[in-house]
Amino acid sequence: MDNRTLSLFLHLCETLHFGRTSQAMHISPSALTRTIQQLEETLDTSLFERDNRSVQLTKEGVLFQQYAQESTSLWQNFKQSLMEETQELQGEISIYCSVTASYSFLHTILNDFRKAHPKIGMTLHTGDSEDAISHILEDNDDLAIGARPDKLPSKLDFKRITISPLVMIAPLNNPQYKNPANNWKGTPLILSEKGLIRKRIDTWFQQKNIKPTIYAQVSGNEAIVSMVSLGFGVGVIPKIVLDNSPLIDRVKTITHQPVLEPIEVGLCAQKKRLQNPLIKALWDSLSNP
Amino acid sequence: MDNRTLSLFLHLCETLHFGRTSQAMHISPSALTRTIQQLEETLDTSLFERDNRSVQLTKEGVLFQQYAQESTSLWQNFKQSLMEETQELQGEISIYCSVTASYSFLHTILNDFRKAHPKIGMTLHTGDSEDAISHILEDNDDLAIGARPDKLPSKLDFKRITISPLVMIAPLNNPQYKNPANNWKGTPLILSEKGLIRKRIDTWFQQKNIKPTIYAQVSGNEAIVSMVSLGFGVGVIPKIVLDNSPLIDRVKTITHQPVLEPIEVGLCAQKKRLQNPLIKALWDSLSNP
DNA sequence: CTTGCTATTGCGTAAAATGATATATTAACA
DNA sequence: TGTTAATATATCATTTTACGCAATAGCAAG
Repeated sequence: MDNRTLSLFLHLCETLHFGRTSQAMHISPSALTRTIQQLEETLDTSLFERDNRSVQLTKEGVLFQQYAQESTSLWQNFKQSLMEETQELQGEISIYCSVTASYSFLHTILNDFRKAHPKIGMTLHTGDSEDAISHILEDNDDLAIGARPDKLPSKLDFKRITISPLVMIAPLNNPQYKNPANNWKGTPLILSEKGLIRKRIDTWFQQKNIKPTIYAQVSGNEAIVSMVSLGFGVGVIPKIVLDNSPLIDRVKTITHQPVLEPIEVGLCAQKKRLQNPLIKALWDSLSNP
Repeated sequence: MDNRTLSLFLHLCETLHFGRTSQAMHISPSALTRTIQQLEETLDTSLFERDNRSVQLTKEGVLFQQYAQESTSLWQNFKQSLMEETQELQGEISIYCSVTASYSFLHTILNDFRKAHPKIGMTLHTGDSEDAISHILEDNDDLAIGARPDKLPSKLDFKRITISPLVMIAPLNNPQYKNPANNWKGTPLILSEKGLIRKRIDTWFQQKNIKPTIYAQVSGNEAIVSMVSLGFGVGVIPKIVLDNSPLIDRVKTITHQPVLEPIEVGLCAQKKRLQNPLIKALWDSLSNP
């Protein structure tokens, strides 16, 4: 029985949903279906009772689940003891972060780490920074770089890398956006459709009792920079994003901005994953700020 | 980690010899080499220290051996409990026997067994009946059909299927072989090159203080029938072989033959393998004679 | 220097896995 | 009662992988 099949099976036991498992495990639904079918064929028994709306473990499925768990844990233990034997960490760490983070922090973080542990491979998934926390909660990756939410879920651990102020940016050549505080109604805003920064802005406007004009809701801070540079309106992003943007010369920072609390950017992981020595090594390689 | 790789590895741990393992596991040496290479590559460590004359387990190899043993035993246990769950035996039994045995006993033995346990698959290896015992001792197959040796190795268990007298056969149209007892010197003998029957005949001639003329030493009782039918000489075989031979009408049985003890034909297995429920089921399906 | 023994490699073919797409089935809903 | 959305599976073309045969390479012993 091979480990990939086992982990697919185990994941499917959790989700009871072919689509979600195939997505999470980065294979196509058809491949997953066939892997399971083939598994059932070799065992000559059915593991899941499924119609087109639901998936349920059978008795035999439960039995196999136990086996699969024990077997993978045996494998983990072996790998661990092999590492102890060879005195060198090896394996695979998966990281989720935004494009900006991959340009800015990630490089500096991983550079040293890679030298210290050359046999550890990295898988990098980029996406909207605001999805980092949920990505980790859903077990999609080992680690993520993102903003610390106001209320950190108890399953997660967070380690600050830096603090970045929020800045408001406007197109270079539109004097009308020079001081939007005078004229919020006439100032189209470009905001994240969700996430910590959006919440902070919403709260600020509420407190001021202002109903701003929202021109566009986008996903990804990089997209905000892009739209602002094209002249669509003003937006709020972490300063770190601006500093790493190739468009930094195409927008200007507005000084009379709403005063928003800076965000804490850092590494985030499920506590249970920190028991993995590889992940712990990377975690510990970040000196406390 | 998949089970086939593990069992190849474990077997190689025992033999420390690529050639023998590949033969025993029915794959080509090159496939075995590459399986091990690939295993070492995934583990990113070397498991065997090998030059062109010797193969030795490394430290890491020993560690992996432990893992492999535990993992396969976990798998065995799972399959066992799955069988208990479904109340139906399933798996694979491998049997070694001569061509004759496959024609005569095997069919009747397996016919009922197959009906009782349709999910048990069979692998059949045919070869010289005299090799049956050593085949079992060398762990090449689960069960074998063969003659009970005078001294049964203590690791083995034996269950008689039938007793077959030994008969001497001669070509049909050669009157000179009618009563070889008158003229052993002038009677070319065709004998097995080894094995129980050969030993009995040798002993008989020794006791009579006769030095017979041995025309040919062959392997396999079927080959003896073949050569005798072609007129090369006379031979001694179990009656059961003659009865199942397509050449039965091309040879005749000599009545004034040396009086040799009949042989016991039966099923043979390593005692330890009888703990396997599949094999035990087949074993038990044979009523005691 | 040759021979025998072994593990390995090159290479052509066969088998298997995969992903994109189409299909089938069914629950939910209008 | 259609219609839509959700979801597992089947089909097919393509890529990847595994395998066996034959050749090779390394080494010890005669």
